[in-house]
Amino acid sequence: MRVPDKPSVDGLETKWGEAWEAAGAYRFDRDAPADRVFAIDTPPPTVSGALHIGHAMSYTHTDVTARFQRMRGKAVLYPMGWDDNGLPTERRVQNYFGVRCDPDLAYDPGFEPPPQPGKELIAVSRPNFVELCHRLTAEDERAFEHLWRTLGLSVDWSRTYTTIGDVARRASQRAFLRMLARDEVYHHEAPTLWDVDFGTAVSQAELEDRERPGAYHRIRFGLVDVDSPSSVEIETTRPELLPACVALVAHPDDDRYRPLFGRSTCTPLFGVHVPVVAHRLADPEKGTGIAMVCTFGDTTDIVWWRELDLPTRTVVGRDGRLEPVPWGAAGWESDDLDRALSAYGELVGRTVRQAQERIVELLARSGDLIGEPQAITHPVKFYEKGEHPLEIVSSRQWFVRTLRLRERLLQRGDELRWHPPFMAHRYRAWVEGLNSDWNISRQRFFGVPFPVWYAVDDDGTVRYDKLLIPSEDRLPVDPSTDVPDGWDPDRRGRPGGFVGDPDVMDTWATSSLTPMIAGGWEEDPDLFARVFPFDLRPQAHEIIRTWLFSSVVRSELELGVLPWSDAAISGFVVDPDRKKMSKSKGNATTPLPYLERHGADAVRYWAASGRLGTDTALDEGQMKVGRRLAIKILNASKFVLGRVGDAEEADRAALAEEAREGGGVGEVGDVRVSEPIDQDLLRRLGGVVEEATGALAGYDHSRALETTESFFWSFCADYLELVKLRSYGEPGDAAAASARATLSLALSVQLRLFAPFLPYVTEEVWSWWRAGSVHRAPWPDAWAELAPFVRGSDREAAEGETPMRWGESPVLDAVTAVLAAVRREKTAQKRSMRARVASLTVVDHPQRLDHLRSARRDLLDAGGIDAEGLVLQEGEPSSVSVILDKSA
RNA sequence: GGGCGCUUAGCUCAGUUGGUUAGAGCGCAGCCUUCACACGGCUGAGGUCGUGGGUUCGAGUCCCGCAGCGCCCA
Repeated sequence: MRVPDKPSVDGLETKWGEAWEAAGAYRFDRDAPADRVFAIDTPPPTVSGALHIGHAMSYTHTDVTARFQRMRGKAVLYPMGWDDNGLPTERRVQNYFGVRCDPDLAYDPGFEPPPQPGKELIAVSRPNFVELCHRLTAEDERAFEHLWRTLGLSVDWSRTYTTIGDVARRASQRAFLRMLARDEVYHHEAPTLWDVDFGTAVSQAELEDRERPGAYHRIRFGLVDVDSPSSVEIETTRPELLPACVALVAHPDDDRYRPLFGRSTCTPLFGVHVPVVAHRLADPEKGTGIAMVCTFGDTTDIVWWRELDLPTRTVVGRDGRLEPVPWGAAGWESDDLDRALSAYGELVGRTVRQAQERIVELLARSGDLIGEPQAITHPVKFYEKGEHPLEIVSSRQWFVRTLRLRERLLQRGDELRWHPPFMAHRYRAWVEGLNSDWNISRQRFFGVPFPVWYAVDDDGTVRYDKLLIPSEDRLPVDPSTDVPDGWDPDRRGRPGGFVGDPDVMDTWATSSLTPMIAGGWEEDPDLFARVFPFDLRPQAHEIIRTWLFSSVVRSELELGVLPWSDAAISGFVVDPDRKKMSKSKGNATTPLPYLERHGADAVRYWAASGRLGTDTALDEGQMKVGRRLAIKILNASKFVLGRVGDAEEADRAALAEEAREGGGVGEVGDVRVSEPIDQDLLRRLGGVVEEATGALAGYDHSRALETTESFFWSFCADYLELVKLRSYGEPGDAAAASARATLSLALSVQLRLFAPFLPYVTEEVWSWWRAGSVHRAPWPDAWAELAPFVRGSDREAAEGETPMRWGESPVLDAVTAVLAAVRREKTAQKRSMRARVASLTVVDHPQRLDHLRSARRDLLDAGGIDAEGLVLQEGEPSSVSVILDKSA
């Protein structure tokens, strides 16, 4: 045993971080049988974003569980993944290197970005761009790993994956091809929500509504072939889509418009004939109760267009500007072609916003705008990462058939154990509200490409119905550089040849497969059988609709089971003013300064005090408390080990003979816990073990920590003081040996209880007196470890005896209550705690007095009480009176 | 507009199935240089449990309404 003179918490992160790595302390035991595996589907953080204090909190929660399960004897599969795939990386690469991707350029093997990004973005080929993405993410990943290691995550770093790596690309493409074979994906040209800045389609899950100012414009439409009334007025927030108007729609029960159903009206300025139709989604309360249907202004337009089988006249292009359209051609007929051409000539090439201003002027001049536009605020759909409202354009996209899975997905949601349980509502509400299949096409570059090519007809037409797909053993493929089986590269883009699908998959289409990627799906069937389904999915609640949902979908489609049994949903970290921390609000912080200021154990202590599903305030005060706890553990351990020290061996020898003859309760092997107060300490500790174990098993880490900490504090303040003198006794002194055995056992158990929360300080102390890592030590077991030392602690109560209850400690309670009274008196008299007590009179029940008598010597020692001054007196009410010695 | 969560001491939060005088930590105040710990210890003062009803012998806890805050979704 070697205890430092001045133990310190500083520097433990480096010392133990290196030791754990060298020892492979957290290496997954790949040969463990399935029932011994605890597999964690760690969220892969986006490496192109800054790590956030919120990550530190939620990853600590997961790590606490990982460490707990490992100590319980589980083989813990705890991998790390890096989410480098996707738009955030593209954006970062663009800014960092000053380049942009032009997929039409050819690969330049010698390309080097300038040392400083220039003002003008340099256009590079797609392969060059992807190379730069890989280069930068590799750097970012090193920084992330360093941070996670400092925080003390017990990750098996040999199992790290990335969402753009070979394994992930293979898994994504393989799963795609299998869905294709099972008719679970389809592609078609359809109206698609489109972000004009990013130039990509987005899915329902990536939408958010934002309140934006707008205005109702009242516009008059003339009726065709009807005398009276001669016109009808609609209200719209998007007058610029008037040229894209394909119908007017009102509610079927709306008497005002019922006579018009089936008749035609004529759009102002453009003279296009559009029918008046009826549909239940038209809201009689909104505006004039009759709306124009455009292709496409919003998602309701899509519904009307599809359900009422309306024609298509799109005017907004993928760049968000009004594109040229063929007035007069089929589908663009007009009553007044010249006027249509002239009006549209004012709009073409303008952004929707500019076009709106212009068309309002035109309508005002023509007299078709009725009154002034009325300003309103209304929800507008945005891409969650976008800055401009989404447009709806027509484009070719791949979709996963999720709508028809709805019932099965709801059932899986019910099967999943949610922590906290109410988070299940988020999932259910999302699944019930699904209104479109999952669009997985993204018109981007740094992602997993679709492993498909399309045949090109001899006349140059791309035949989207003629798919060319690779065999699975070729995966991963990049159809923009690889060629279909048996095709000559020269045939790319030529009549009679082929073209690759230009798009990449939604990042969720890859990250929804993380349990499969980390578990070796189809790559290592033996491993996969041991680890899948996983035990735990930890994640934030804001991505239930994306990551959790899509993961359930993929596992259901591929394997027909839930990917994990439990989901632990963490809350947000909010700033001290209870505002959500976020980059956009500028109050987001990286964890590094906190780790440097307070140490990893301290940051973990704060994190672990936050409960799952509950927002937690960033609180440096809590970190300071955590640091103090860590220091206290060092000091208390130093004291205990100073007492236990080498005396333990001597006690063993001295007691060996007696023990052999003994046979009484409270004795195991060669150590004996003879004193009732010591037994009480162990009994109370047993209650803590039971509660902490139950709490951790139920993902209630904050309760486990609080219980352990609270015990530890009274252990230090009361128990250590009570046995301080007794524990000095000679080897062989039974009372001293009892104290030393209790101290030793209690310290061992407490270190292990703290180990998942404070891995560094517990490991440090463990190393002073025990071999191996505390993190591989068995989790404390009250019945196996403590019960043998406690009187009446058989699981089956003997006849006439009451069964032992963990946590009950009548002797310790009675003694500490009197000790507290003594301290109170010393404080009241403004005396030192060392002041002697001349007289102490306790009035109480006989049983309680017996308890005090059983620990009389400890009480006298700890309180500084003169033995002849102690009076224990039966009576009621209970009281303690203390008279201090005047002199000392 | 719908769903979910929250509202307990100055601050951050516990309060299990309803059961004595509602708990902890921080902060605050006072005291103690005590031989594990001054990066400390001991002791103490702080609360009509958001609000209005109801059920009950008994409500912080259960039910209903209201208000405020937050999140998710329309």
